[in-house]
Amino acid sequence: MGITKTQIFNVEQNKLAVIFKVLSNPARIAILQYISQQDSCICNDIVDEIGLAQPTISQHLKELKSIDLIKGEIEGKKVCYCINLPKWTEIQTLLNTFFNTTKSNCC
Amino acid sequence: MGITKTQIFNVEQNKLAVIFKVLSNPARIAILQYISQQDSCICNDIVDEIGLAQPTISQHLKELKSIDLIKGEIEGKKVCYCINLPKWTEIQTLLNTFFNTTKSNCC
DNA sequence: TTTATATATTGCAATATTACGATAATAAAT
DNA sequence: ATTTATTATCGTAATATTGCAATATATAAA
Repeated sequence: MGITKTQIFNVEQNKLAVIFKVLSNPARIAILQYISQQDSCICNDIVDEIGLAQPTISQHLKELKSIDLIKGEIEGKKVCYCINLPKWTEIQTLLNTFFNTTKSNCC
Repeated sequence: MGITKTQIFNVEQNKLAVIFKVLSNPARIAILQYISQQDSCICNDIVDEIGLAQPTISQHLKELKSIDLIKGEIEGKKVCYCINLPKWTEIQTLLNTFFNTTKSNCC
């Protein structure tokens, strides 16, 4: 099939899965790490740094934006991408809650 | 293509991506949560609980085992699956390190 | 030894993901 | 207005993932 049966799982389970999926690609991990190191990040810089084609980077940025992990501010003809810190922290907390509650019930 | 260019990323980036990928499916999240709630977990119980076919559950368990998130002890003709607590904690720490170091450099 | 039960593996169809070339869209500079 | 630079979108090919039926394997019970 290839299709996940999201309807048989609850909202929390699906939400966690979506977050993990966005983070499940080394290019996106590398993009996040690179963005966090720069004062102002421009997509084309990311293309040079990562070593993937510009459309590919653009697509990965879109996926990171889909869960608000990053935000992009338009500066003239460039776009400055930044980590969305409140969301970043929120997601970190969400994942920690998942890890803590799951292990606390463990046999 | 469909193939991730792992060779252009470093070991840490690929390792994080693999962990996130294993966790990026609601069925596997649900399995982990269910396993953690039971004293002794058997695959067939999981099949009843989750609502996916037995081969599908077996495949998901295999993926969870691939990064040692769970361990399965054979008890007669049944298998008792448990969260692998040391690995669980190790991965939680790894993810927190990623979240903390990434956000600390943020603009 | 046969039968029943529990789990794993194989093979396959449907869908998703990754990556990129071509092209479009947008805005600054000339 | 045209050119240049930057990013986004579209279309497509290659590969990966999800899920299940059929089957295999393994162990306990009869």
